[in-house]
Amino acid sequence: MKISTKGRYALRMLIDLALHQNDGYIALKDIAARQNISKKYLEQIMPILNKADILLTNRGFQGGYRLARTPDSYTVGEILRITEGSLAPVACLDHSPNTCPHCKDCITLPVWEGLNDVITKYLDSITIQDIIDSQSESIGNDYVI
Amino acid sequence: MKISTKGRYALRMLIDLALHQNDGYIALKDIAARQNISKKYLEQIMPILNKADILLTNRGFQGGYRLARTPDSYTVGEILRITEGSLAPVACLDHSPNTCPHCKDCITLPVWEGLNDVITKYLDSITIQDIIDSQSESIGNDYVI
DNA sequence: TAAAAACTTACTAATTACATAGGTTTAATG
DNA sequence: CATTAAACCTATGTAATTAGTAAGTTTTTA
Repeated sequence: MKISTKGRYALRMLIDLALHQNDGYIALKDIAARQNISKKYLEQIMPILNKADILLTNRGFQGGYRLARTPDSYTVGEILRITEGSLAPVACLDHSPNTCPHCKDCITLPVWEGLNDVITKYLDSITIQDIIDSQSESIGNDYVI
Repeated sequence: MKISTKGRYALRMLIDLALHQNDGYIALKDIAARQNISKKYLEQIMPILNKADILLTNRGFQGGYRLARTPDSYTVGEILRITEGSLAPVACLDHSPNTCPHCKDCITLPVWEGLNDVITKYLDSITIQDIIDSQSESIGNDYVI
């Protein structure tokens, strides 16, 4: 029941882009340095987000990425679903409708459906902007303006 | 973000024991046959539950397992934590207090703490008895008495 | 003492996680 | 127009995890 580095790093990259919205296109090199993550690894993750059409990108010299929308329109749930593929706690809930031949008689299915619901509802209720706002409440951090 | 077969099978075994509470000690052979799971695999999972002192067991001829408590005192959360080890969505929440050197400055930590909370609250609110009760509401299943 | 059960340990095959490495394409700039 | 620096793409590698299988040991009852 763990979120992988792919999803966690994706979230951190988008937060980083949100915090540097006014700096034009941001190169992965800079994000990697600030977040202390291998640039080569981020090069693999960022295209997943980019192919989902949630970013603007420029290639070539002085290229980089920026958010296509405002930070309050990206939910954590959306970002994690793009990178993790599915947040469902059991495989038979990965796709809807449920195609498991036993789903009609499965005694535990309602438990997993309920769990899927609370996870989805929670993660879809938090935006990138929420995360940034909650951070600025605390004192003495690197991101405070 | 998946529950493994270990946790799912553990839950099904305990439900099976609850449904056969009045039949004395239940052999793994019977549970395996009813649940259509390899007995050899269940032999690996059941001792995990047994070592957590939530079962009664008899070895030898005519041996088997039964619940040590009433079905309404086992929560899904308890069972999954025993078998899965931890339900936390990120490793730094596996143990409390958080020992990550960056946890004070981690901008995403509150997101994972909140997710951990909703998962824990939900799974700890459902008991084996709840699952059995919800099942008996439906019609035409194998478990109806 | 034979049978049947739990218990233990070792092994294995497949998949996933977490990267690293190297090369290609694209575009701005001197 | 060549250089540079960026995104982009694909292959490789290693370690851990998952989901079992297998073989044997111990325990208890009939």
